[in-house]
Amino acid sequence: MARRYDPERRQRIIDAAIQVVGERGIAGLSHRAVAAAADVPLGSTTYHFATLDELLVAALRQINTALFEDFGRRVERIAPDADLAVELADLVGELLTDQRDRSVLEYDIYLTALRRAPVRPIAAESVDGMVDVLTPRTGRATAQALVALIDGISLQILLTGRAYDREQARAMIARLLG
Amino acid sequence: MARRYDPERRQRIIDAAIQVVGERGIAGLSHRAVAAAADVPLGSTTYHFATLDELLVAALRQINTALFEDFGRRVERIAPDADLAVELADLVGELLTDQRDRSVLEYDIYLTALRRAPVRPIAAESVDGMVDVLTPRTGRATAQALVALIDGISLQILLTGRAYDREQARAMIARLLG
DNA sequence: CAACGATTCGTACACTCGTACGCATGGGAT
DNA sequence: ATCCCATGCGTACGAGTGTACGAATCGTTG
Repeated sequence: MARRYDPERRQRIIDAAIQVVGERGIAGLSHRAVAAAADVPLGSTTYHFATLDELLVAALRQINTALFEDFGRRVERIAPDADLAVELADLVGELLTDQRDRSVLEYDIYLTALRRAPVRPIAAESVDGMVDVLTPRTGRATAQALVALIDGISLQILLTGRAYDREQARAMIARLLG
Repeated sequence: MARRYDPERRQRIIDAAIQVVGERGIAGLSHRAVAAAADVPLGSTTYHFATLDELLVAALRQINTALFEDFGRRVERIAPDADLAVELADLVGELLTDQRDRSVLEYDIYLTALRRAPVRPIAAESVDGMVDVLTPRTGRATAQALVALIDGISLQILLTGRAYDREQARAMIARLLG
């Protein structure tokens, strides 16, 4: 230890919290687990974040902004004349395999928001952020439906353990696009 | 107390567990909370369910079967010549308002399954059960997409606190039905 | 009616947790 | 150079938790 006067302490605690949430889920988040992961004493986490909810919110917000910055970049990279259904189906497939942990984490946030009011704005931001990214391409109503469909498909895959059927997803997305 | 030799003890414990889960969420389930709700001593719950996961699974399974028995009845009541999109949009609206707590509980199960393997089969059963109910009307692939869309829409509503837009939901379901 | 096994019940143990609090420390303002 | 206060640190407390276990109790079987 003996690492006193660390100007980035607060940020490192947030990063550690993200690591803990990623490994054990939101239910596994605790002051002590974060303190251990960040290699700081317990008192330090409670100093920077008076309550656990405060720390949770800070961590989730950071996760979230990183998430749809990334999602936004991916969607922007799609060529204007490309088949949107194909591209989105591919993107979802990628999220469900290469980025499986991240996807699980995202739905973990949803769950927590259902029951814990302080987390709800973050979950709402997440949904709205995705919708905003897609709206320029599809219009708002369709974008909302797309996000709903994609969330639902992802949940089905993650829960049933069934393999992702890219072609079926493409077909359904295409129908929704009209 | 002094209610010894209760042949339906086990069932009453499950019912109490359902009540606890409904009130506090799955995260709030504990042997003690269930024991209090069922008005039985702590040791009784641990006798009938050696581990907490065992009790959780028993409770969730009962919730689930009740759930899609109900859903199945509702779908069967839809007249063959009715507009399926309209009927489904209405049904979802009803679930999200009159049966809000039940819906929250259902998604609680989904998302718990993400992290806790023993719960996963139950969540998978739930998804598959819904799909089975809709398949005779729409075919399997469409039914899967419908369940995904409906799950996603419901999550959006429950998370953002936004009002349910029946007409928009109908339009999106109609598109998916092709 | 005796004995056995299935249940019931109370208690205890060994954790983990959130939070509070007092003291130590040293960077930066004066 | 000095003082102040944000920050760091360790510890303690009370509340919950899952689980284990032995003694009491009754239904049932022989």
